[in-house]
Amino acid sequence: MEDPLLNFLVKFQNLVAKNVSITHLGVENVKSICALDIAYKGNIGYAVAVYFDGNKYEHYVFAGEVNFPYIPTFLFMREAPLMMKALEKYQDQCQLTLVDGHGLAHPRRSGIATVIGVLLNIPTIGVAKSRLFGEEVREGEETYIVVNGEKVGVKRGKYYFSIGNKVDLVDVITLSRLGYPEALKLADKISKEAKGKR
DNA sequence: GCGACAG
DNA sequence: ATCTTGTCGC
Repeated sequence: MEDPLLNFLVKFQNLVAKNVSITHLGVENVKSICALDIAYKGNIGYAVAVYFDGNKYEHYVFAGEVNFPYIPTFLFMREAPLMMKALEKYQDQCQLTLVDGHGLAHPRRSGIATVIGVLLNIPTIGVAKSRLFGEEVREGEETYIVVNGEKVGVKRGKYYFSIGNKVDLVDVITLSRLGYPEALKLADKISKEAKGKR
């Protein structure tokens, strides 16, 4: 890591990881959730925050320029800024926020879901479509994602669910059993529509 | 050196 | 993530 900026970002991630709070939220009793995703059209990113109160879905789009490149393990630099702006709309209304990407299933326990959760001090869970880091350990019916001997999430079907912040493994497992979150599907769909019509 | 590598 | 038609498979 001789690049000064990446060297700096690694220190930032280590600090974020040190401030993660792993506590039980009780996903089964959560009444409102938010979901974050983003789509691009050239260097313009369209971040979407979907809000679901258990009855109706709402959403908010925040578009802006994105110039930081995609570098594995540093995804948050490219997507977190716009996602956090989109989330401002519902931030104090949702009890749990789902982020497209990993949480603690990251080399430095600092995936985008964890970064957003720690910076905003809110409960988050990361839901990714493919693997980044951690070994997959099967124990009966569950396939855990293990990082440095610590179970940080589970793999369910083709998806990876991991602790972001202010939730615990039980919460992550409970959420994963409900299948891929509808709110995330909506966020993905809406972000693609947003960049489409331009 | 080689392979892996969220979106 | 994005570029993109048809096509193989559950």
